Parts: sequence; C-alpha cells; structure tokens
Amino acid sequence: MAKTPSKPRYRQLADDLRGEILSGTMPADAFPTESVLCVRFGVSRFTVREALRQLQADGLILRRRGSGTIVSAMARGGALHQPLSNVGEILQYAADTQVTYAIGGTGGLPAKLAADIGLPSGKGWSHFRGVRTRDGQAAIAFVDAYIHPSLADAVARVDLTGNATIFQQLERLAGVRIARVTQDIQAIPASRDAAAALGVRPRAPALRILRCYLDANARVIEVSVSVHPGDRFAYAMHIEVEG
Amino acid sequence: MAKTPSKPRYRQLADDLRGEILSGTMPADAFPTESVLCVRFGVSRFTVREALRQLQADGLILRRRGSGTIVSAMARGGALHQPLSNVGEILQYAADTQVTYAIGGTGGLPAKLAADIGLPSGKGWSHFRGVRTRDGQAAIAFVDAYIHPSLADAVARVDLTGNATIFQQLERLAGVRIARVTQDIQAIPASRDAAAALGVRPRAPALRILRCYLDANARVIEVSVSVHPGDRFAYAMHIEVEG
DNA sequence: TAGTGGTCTAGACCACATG
DNA sequence: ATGTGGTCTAGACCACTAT
Repeated sequence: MAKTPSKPRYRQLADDLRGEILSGTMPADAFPTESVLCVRFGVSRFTVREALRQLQADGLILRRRGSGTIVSAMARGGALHQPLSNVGEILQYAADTQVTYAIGGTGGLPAKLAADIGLPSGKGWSHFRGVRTRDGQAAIAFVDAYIHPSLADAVARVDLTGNATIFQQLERLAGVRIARVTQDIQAIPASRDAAAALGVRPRAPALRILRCYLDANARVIEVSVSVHPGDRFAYAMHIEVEG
Repeated sequence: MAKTPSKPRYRQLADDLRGEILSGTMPADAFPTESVLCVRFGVSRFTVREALRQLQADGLILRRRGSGTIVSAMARGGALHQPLSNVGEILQYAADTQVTYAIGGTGGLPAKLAADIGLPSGKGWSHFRGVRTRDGQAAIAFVDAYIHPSLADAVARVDLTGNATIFQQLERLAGVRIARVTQDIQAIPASRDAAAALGVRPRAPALRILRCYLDANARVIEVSVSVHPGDRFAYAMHIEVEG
C-alpha cells in the first residue's frame, strides 16, 4: 500500500460529490437532499453538512433553507471564466504556469516593504526574483520573494524552475505549515524592472499583490510581491454571503 | 419591544468574543478553551465551535489541534492595516465612506461589459453612476452600477446619497437576497471620466473591481464596476488555509 | 500523560419555502 | 402539510501538542 493519509470522511465525500458535479453526472436541478446523502453514503448528517459546506465555499453549490440545494450555474460553465477559488487554489494558479527564479542574495527587507507590512527590516532574509509564464506565452507575473532567515538552510534546496510556488516548497523542505495568507492588492505603475520583464511600457498600469505567509504562530515566513500586467491578468474570486 | 431578529446563539457568542478581542479585554496568549467556553456560556460544544469558526474566518484567532487557540497578532494591530474581511464586510467598507449617485437612465448593458461577464446585453437595466468618498477626503471610487430590469420599481426608491451600498438597499426595498458575489480585479488605465472624478491623471493606474451580485437562484441582480485610484486604495484580504 | 482541537454519531426542534 | 436546510444538544473517539 502507498501511504494513506486517512482523509476525513467529509472531505472524501466532498471530493466524490465535486467529481460528480464537474463531470456533469450530477443533474443541476436535482441535487440530493441531506437526508438522502446520509443514507446513500452511510454517514451522519454532520458529515454530510461538513462536506456540503466545502462545496459551497468552493462555489459549486447554492443552498436555501426550505428550498434545497442546487448546482451553481458557473460550475458547469464553459472555459472563459473559472471562478473556482478554493482557499488553497487561489494561491496556486501555478498548475498551468511555470516560474523561473534567480537568487538575489540575503539581507534586510526593503525599507518600504517592511514599513508596508509593519515588520522590522531585519537581516538575513533570502531574496528570490523571478518571472511566471503561462505555456510559453508572455509573462504574467514579476515576483520578488523574501524568506525568513530561520529557513535559510531550506532555501538552499528550493527548486528555482518549475511550477511549484515557493511557499509550497518551504512547507515540504522546512517542515513549516502555512496557516494563513494575507493579501494586499493595489494598482501601481510598472517599475522599469517589472516593465522589462513583463514586456510592457514603464509606468503601465499593473496589479501589485503583496502577500504575507504566516505559520500557525502568526509568524511571517515569507513575503512576496507579485506584479501583474494590467492587460493580461485579472484576479477572480467569489464570496458566499452568510446564510 | 423592538423587533428581535433572534440571532442564533453561535452568532451572539461570536459577537461577544469579537468584542472582547477588539477591545483588548481578551489576553492574547490565553484564549479560553472550547470546554471553558461551553460552561461559561452554557452552550454545547457545537455552538462554541460554530462561533469560533466565524472568528477564525474573520482572521481574529488562530487554532491548532493539541495546542490551543490564540488571538491573531493583527487583531490588535494598529490603525494602518485593518485586514478584517468578514464575508459580508468585504463589500461594505461603506461604514465610514459616503456615496453620491446620479441616475443614468435605463438601457442595455455596455457591450464590452456584457461580454466580460457572459451575459446578453439585454435592455431595461437601470444605470447609476457615482463617487465614493471617505470623510470628505479625496474620492476613492468611481462607480457604475447596473440593476436588473425586474427591479425597476425598487430602483425608483433607492437613496442616492448616504453610505449604504446599492445592493444593500435592493435587499431591503425589493425583498431580494444576495447569496453570492463574484469579483474580478484588474489594473487598468483610468478613463477620462474616472480620472476627472477621482482627481488623477487620465491613464493613471487604477484598480477596477467588477462585481456580479447573484441571488439564491444564481441570477445576476446587479453588476457594478468600481474604479479606484491606485495610489489611494488597496484591497486587503486574508485566506485561511485548510486545516 | 493530560489536555487541546478535529471528527463523527444520533438524536431534536426550528424557520422557511413549496405544494 | 410536508420537507428542506439551519441550529443545537450530549455524548464519543481520535490526532496532536505539550509537559
């Protein structure tokens, strides 16, 4: 046997249902009732509701008290929009993109960046700089990443080319676990460096996403600044309103 | 008695704890245990966990199996960042901002906008155009909003000045309930109209947020396009990584 | 080992939408 | 009136962290 991390049952159930929805097996207007799912899968209502909560957060289903559950129209929607924003996926549009990093040495955080996130500049942060592309097309992101000094040994083993994000590699190499990510999104004029890397005019409108990756103790493990060309990149998300 | 919407107990509990956290009454490193909260508030563990789930989604607390619950460092953080992103609040930074709308008549959705969201242009959509300001300071948003034709009668009663969002008013006036909001965030050059309203150069970097407000049946009730000046506006959010 | 949060059960009552 | 999803209880066992 391979390793079996023993997924919780509600997650397994959610995965099953997600498969049925995305493959089109599930009729859009006749999603099973909670009680039906209970008997069909032999689990309690708690487990069913926990699974459905995940699917709802993923934007796959809509639920209404008294009325029932339906499959979201967008879930089967065509190729244009893919507004699926798993809490995890939102960070790893990496699946079909590739990145190439160069090592930028170690030092303190840039003063302006440190001020923005309310951290001392410090010293010993590892710096990477890279470009993310999609299928060999034009670049979609110019990225600066700064890794906490305590992870310097893991940094030496980071793969500089591929499609994994740095924080994913850190989780594997250094045994840290990211518990929360903060994002700060702003429109800025592209810097000379970014413009050159992205193939746009200097000062062209660009989307800057400043991310802080926190571990379970609220310590900042990584800080990244992604600059995206305004005409080639949009950040899609959706929000469920409280029931 | 005034109306008592009878909030669920887990929400009441969440509000109480949120108050303690934000006021600083709660010691950051000694957040009560689930079992302690059960006896202190006389509720079951389910109710406590449901409340804590809300606080966690709001970014106020961090939880770890075996270890316990702690108050997020940012929760007491200074004035600079206020990364609180209630699922609901994320849309209504309206609390301390004011808006002034003008009626733009009725008609079809602009062709380009309709194409972006995959909707037919249609006809009979009500159009508003306005500016949102913060405390009389410079404008922070130039907004175009389009309301679904079926709500035309409610539109006539919309308050054009104040700090409520249009979709909040529609919920009250037309009895519709917004179940989901999709957002599409992009950097664009400010149009002439937007630049004039926001007091920036034409073609200056601006943040465009395209929102679709969906009801429980996944019907698009409202479409809004907000243009924010890049140098005065940042969109802050945070993401909890799955446990 | 003791205590934490994570998963799960088997019930119950309620608010709400639909026929 | 029936059935839906939303709230809530009182238990239980488990995985994990800390000591």
